[in-house]
Amino acid sequence: MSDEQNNSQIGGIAAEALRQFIERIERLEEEKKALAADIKDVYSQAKSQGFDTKIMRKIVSLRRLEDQEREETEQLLDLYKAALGMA
Amino acid sequence: MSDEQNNSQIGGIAAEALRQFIERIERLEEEKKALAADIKDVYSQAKSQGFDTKIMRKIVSLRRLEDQEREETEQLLDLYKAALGMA
Amino acid sequence: MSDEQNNSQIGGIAAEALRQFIERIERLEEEKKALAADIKDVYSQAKSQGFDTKIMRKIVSLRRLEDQEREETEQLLDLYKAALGMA
Amino acid sequence: MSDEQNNSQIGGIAAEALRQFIERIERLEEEKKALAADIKDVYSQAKSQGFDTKIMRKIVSLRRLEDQEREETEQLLDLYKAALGMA
DNA sequence: CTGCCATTTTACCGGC
DNA sequence: GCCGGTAAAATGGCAG
Repeated sequence: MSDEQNNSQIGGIAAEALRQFIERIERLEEEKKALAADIKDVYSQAKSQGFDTKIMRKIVSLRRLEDQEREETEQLLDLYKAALGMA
Repeated sequence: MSDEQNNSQIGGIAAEALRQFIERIERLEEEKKALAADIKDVYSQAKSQGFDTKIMRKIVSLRRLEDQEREETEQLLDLYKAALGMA
Repeated sequence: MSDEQNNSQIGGIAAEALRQFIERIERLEEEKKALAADIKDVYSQAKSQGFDTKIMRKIVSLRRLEDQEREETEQLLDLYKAALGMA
Repeated sequence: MSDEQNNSQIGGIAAEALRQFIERIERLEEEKKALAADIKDVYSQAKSQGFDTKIMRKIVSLRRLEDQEREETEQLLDLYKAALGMA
């Protein structure tokens, strides 16, 4: 009996479903990890061209924060509009 | 003059290069964020089917650790080989 | 009035309690720093006796990983037990 | 044959020396880890008494920085003295 | 002095 | 909605 089939013997069909969820998650995490490596590469390239990566990181995080604020502001505006029947 | 072109007036050509690095990083981070959301979704689906996400997370982290250990072992072997002139 | 007593004048009794927490933390960090120096020394000694510290560090980190894995496995078992009402 | 003696069969007496270095390091790291846990505990206690641990951490790091500066200043003074024959 | 690794800080997620 | 614990980002320290 193969390993794959073995799994489903333990908890019935549920074990197989679990295994598939786990595998999907692991695949997604692999991709996420790859992207993290890509980002690291970009910083390395920038560094090799004389840019200060610490400052770059600050810029990126600042812009991320600004985006957040903008979104929150918009959501707040939507809320106000809805409250005033301007939806 | 457009805003985009404005940037490159500050520090010469370097500013434009910097802008491109930042944008590449931000695009990659967007993708990473999307993957994180996907992973979260998978956990949600699993939960809605009655699986214990806490256990699932432990399983995932345990398997990740096993991978790491395997990698470290290989790296250690490589170091041994290099140290013994078997490169 | 002494400096030590001055502190407690600022925010009432809380300031004194805070001061004591901070001092305890600083003492503990001192000890931690000393241990880090000790570890560094051991590596230095080993190196002076011809050992490859890079390999040594890999060994140490590998064993640390193994410990972690063992702990995670136990935690996973505990979770299983709890989930099955075997707590 | 015991495990301990086995080790020394691989690379002669060196293997035993290596083993002892590794063990010393691991013991020291254990202690370091324990101290880290102690520090975490102190922060927890402080938190449970209503203190803001984030601010406390800032205080601790600021004081650490001040200590560093003071030491560096003293070292600089010593250097000047030595240069002026005031050692 | 540069890259790498450990530590530390920050953010996130789930549970209560 | 907070709080505790877990993963990611950022910083600092060390060896080469």
